[in-house]
Amino acid sequence: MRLEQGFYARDPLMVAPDLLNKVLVAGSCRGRIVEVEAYGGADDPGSHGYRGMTPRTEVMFGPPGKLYVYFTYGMHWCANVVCGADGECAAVLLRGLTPMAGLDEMRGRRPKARRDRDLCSGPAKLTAALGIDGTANGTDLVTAGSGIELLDDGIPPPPDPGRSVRIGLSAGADLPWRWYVPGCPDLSRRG
DNA sequence: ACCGGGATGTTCT
DNA sequence: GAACATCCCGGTG
Repeated sequence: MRLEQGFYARDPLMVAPDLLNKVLVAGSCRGRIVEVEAYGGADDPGSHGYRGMTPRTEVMFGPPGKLYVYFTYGMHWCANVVCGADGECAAVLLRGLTPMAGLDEMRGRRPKARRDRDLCSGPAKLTAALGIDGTANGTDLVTAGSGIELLDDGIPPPPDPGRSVRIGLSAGADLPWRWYVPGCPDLSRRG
């Protein structure tokens, strides 16, 4: 079943570990979430919203349950789930998926991926594999028919998830706000 | 396995 | 003008 508004309307540090083992659906592709990172607002120097709202981060400050997609390094898209209260800056970055369905389509969009574990094992890999780009920014995940959904298929989050500092940051690099499924082959890094 | 560098362009100072 | 929530390739050990 689709996740409801209440799931997202919480602190990102609570939402992030709860997203592990949930299912991301985009078109005919599906993947199980195995790695995430939490991002906050004025309290988090690693967040895009640290210095207040800008045109880019507007969605991050809006109502929970939407997708925040941003462009980085001149060529990559990354996708976040907006959470917290409306008006608050909070989101969870999706960093790794285990491919479940639509693998041929994913391979077509990521021709350089040698193995299936290379398809979605990184924040920009998974958006490429699932065909998510800037046009998906602001997509409502709670309402049906948007093309992108988050489902609970009955598999709970791991009882003892892996936890570490976030990856690729300079500011806010010390905060342990990354969670992952231990030992999963579809992580952006071994863990 | 690990490390270093290039690609590529938007965003904000 | 610098930084960037990354990825890929080619070097070396």
